[in-house]
Amino acid sequence: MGRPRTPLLDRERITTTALQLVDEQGDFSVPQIAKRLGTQAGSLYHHVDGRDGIVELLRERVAAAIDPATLDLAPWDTAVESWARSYRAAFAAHPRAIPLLMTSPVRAPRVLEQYERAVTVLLTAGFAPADVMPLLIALENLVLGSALDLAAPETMWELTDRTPTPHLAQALAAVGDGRADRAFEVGLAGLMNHARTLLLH
Amino acid sequence: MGRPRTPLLDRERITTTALQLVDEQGDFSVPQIAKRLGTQAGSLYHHVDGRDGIVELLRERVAAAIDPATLDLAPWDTAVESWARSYRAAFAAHPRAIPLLMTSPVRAPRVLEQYERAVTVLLTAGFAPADVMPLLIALENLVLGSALDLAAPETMWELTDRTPTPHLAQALAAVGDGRADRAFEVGLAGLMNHARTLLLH
DNA sequence: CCGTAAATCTAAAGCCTTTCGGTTTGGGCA
DNA sequence: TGCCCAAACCGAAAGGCTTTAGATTTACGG
Repeated sequence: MGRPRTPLLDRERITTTALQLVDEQGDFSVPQIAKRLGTQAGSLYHHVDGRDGIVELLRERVAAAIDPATLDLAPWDTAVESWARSYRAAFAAHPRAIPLLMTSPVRAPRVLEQYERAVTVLLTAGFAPADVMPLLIALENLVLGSALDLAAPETMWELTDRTPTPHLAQALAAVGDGRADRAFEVGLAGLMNHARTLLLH
Repeated sequence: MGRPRTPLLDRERITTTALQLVDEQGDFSVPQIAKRLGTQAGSLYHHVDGRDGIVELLRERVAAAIDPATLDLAPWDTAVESWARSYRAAFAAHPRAIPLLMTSPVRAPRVLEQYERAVTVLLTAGFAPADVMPLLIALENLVLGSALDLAAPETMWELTDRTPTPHLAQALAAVGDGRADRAFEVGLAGLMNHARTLLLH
């Protein structure tokens, strides 16, 4: 035993394995990661700040796919809209991670920086400080909700024969592939319209 | 030991205790409920279908505060809008339960019935079957997101001094009490406007 | 009055997260 | 070169969780 000649663990490999598990199962555990990497559960604690630390690493990994350049675009509404699309695409690539990330506070510095920049864009565009967070929160709800819906529609309603729900079943069956995209585009357009209205005071 | 002279447990008391724990801690466990009711963890399984069953009981309990009469109103947009408001008020009373309910599929019959009725209202109003679920899902995201935001703003971003986020801190500080309400009203109005547009084909 | 069903306890299996001490290796410094 | 500390792993354990199974006592219907 003792220290191995070539390290078995590092934050990159831990994050990658955790994300694999989340994509497959919708969740992960420390012993599961350790088993896939050929180590013991306790060894992970030399590289990572507990289970919550791994969740934050997942948040950073997923959010790394958000294009930071979108927030540099002009005018401000183009920037925010592009950012929202990139945001959504990043999380749509790993939809099963969303519940995991929604239930814990955002600690990851790189993600906080993104929010800081988004707030800055809105403030310099002229929005009242009190209006900024409601807009961002609404945007976040739209993005995450529609990303979750994009790849996990069957996990939300479990229809059984014990409770007859013919119209609900019909509506669920009638929605095609592009439905989540249309819902997102619609919601985004509505939100941006409202935001522009706010700016006119 | 053996069977007690007066029962210690029933679904009502289990649900009430679980909801108390969720309101206090944001989560619950079977042994915690058992301890508060003066019993052992295993005893709960004679009344309840495991932990997931308790979550469904919580969903029913919280959703029971939704006024079913709202969906009988006319015209359809008044019905849906009133339903959304009642929906939001019900969940705003127990915001810490929302993450718990969002991560598991809806099985509770009484809740499925509510969705069935909402779908029926939209279908009879003339909406295309493929348009119904996107609208309902968007409404649900708006309702739950804003209910969560209503009473738990500090749990979403954990600002530390290690990562300077002055504008984010400013925007968070600037939002007053009514912000979640305004964001909700705005999102709801936008959504209803879009829905009316859809109906005109 | 008797037997069956109900409600509880005890015990246990098998997960999980986290901590602690022991052991070996790597790298910096004299 | 030799030494020492820090890094990286293992093994074990504590304490929590969910769930099941069997034993025990009580309530109730016939």
